[in-house]
Amino acid sequence: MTTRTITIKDVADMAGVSPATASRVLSGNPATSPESRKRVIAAASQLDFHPNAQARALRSTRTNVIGLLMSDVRNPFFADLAHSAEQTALAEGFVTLLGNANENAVQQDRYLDTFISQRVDGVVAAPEGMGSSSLRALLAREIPTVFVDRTIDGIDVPSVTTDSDNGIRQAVEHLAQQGHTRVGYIAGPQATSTGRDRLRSYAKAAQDYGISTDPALIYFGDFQSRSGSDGAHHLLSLSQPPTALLAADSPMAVGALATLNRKGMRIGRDMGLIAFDDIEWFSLLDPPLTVISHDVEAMGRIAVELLLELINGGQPSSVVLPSELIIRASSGTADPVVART
Amino acid sequence: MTTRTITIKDVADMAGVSPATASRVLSGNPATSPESRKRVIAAASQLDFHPNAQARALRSTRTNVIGLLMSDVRNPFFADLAHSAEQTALAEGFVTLLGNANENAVQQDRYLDTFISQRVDGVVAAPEGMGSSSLRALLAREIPTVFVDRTIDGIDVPSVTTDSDNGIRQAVEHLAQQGHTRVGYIAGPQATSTGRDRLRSYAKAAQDYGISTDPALIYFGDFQSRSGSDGAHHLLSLSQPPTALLAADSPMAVGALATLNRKGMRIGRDMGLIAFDDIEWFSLLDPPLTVISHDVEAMGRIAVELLLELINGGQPSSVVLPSELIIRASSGTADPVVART
DNA sequence: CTGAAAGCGCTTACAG
DNA sequence: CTGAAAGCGCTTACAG
Repeated sequence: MTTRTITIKDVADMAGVSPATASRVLSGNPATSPESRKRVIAAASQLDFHPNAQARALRSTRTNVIGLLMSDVRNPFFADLAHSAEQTALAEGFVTLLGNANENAVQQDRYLDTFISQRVDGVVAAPEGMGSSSLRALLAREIPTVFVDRTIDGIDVPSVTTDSDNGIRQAVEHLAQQGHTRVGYIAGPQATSTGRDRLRSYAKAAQDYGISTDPALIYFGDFQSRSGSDGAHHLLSLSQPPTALLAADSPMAVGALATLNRKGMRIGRDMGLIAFDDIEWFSLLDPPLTVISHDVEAMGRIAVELLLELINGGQPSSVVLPSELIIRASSGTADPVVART
Repeated sequence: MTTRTITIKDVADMAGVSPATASRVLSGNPATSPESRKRVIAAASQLDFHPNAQARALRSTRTNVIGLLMSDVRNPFFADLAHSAEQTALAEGFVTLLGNANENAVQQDRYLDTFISQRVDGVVAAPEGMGSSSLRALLAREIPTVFVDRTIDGIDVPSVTTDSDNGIRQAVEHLAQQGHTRVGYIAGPQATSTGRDRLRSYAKAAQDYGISTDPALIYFGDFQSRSGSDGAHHLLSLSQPPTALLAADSPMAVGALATLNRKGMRIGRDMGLIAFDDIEWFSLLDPPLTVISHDVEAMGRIAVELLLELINGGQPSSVVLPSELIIRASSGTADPVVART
């Protein structure tokens, strides 16, 4: 280090005050004289002083950093969620340490351990699994934590989630009305609450609306696009293939779409397709994709708002956001002749 | 804080050694006896000790954190870039502090100042503008910095960029071969190097291949999708509208696509469309989108590799990655009868 | 191989 | 309103 780094002592010296007074001015403590304030601020500006966040955090046990654990930043849903959370946090004076679990339990724990070591003021997490030791370590340290999108059974922290049930029910009803009786469901991983909830909702709605509950019609994916194309491939190879597909998230829907295209199937005519998650460009596909939509912007924003309440000693309640079906052309009837039985 | 936090002193006490020895064991210093190692590791594990990263950083002037400044995480190109950089960093033992400038100079500076205060070990940035005071402060402190995707004229740091020229040239040649003579170019912001470079390449290639250089055919967007739809709308309203559009990034291409769809234009027949950036699902559109492709995974990985070299005292050279045209159906001829003149 | 001691750069009771 | 002093939790020459 050739250029010695500027410390608060340099600022204090130049301003002709003690480090204590300089510290008070710079942290907005009102117990300062206008004269001191003027000189300290001038000195800090002239020296281009950037306070050492490590030293500040070490002493004050506040870092103004929140940890944001996302399961897969390349999934546009989580990219949007991260964006919404990050912008909300920034507006409130917090910077965001982003951990990308990459749908991988080991990486998730790696980042949670990092959050603990970095002494973040709080964590917003879209967790997977059943509560690893890293997650328990986080909670044992009473680090304020909010779950977003996903939860973990038996771990009682505030959360912001989507009520998938309504949207999925509408989707199944819609498919039934279109005359479908065999629907392929590409499920999310059962190690996630959303994977489990959406499958449960689907299974129940299928039964209620007279859609086949043949277990062969359920394919278990991992929320990533590759498993969507594998799933579509598998389902179409069944001896009694489905006439429509419902994918539990958008990357798997994209994967399924790629398979259908490769096979030369006409979406909405040869094969219906509905995706969970509304992504901007899904409406630009030809045909536009029918989706189950939920409000990702609100989800990210509210998660950070709950976290700030928690950090400030409050006891916020969990929030559940609605989901709803948006019907577009991809779910057109497979065979309009087949009436509901 | 009810539960007192565990420190290295607790670990040392339980292991029956000094904090110095505990520290040596935990940081892998070889000057330790097997006996000490065994007992310190056991104690740390039993107490679930997570070293305070602030304290460690304050003393050792290493944080093992790198700052990653992206211009817009919702842009899939940058989401992929962030993912690639983050995974590479993680494998090398660094965690990533993600700053999202949101294509906004003020937010960019906010994050750069944060990186300085957090004393990150290095920065990977996709910068915009001409070199703000925050950016200069970063460099004045000799914080290792690498530019990725974009650069700033007159600021000499290693970078990983794409040579847009070749891909754009191929795209223009292809459009000319298809008989197009009036092409609408939706440019990126001229405050970014990529916005400027791509426009320059386009203008030169248009001239070389006999495509109109009418300035009315250039629309200046901001790399976000809204400006793409505005741009398409504007260009189609010209008294002599273009027969094809070339968008300088993928969100603007998505925006243009939305406008074309709304107007009921058939892509690839009524209007050609080419996008800079290859996004997974662009090939799933109907018709699939012709794109100028470059290697985002390599870009993120190499950027972090260069940064690590820099952090370790090396003097890495900048890397320029190639771009190339991938022809799909969206750039089909506007009017196949028109021969090249 | 080990420990005592100093110090990284701040903030915060404490006393005035 | 201000300053001297202590201390946050580590690491690292230094001496042995």
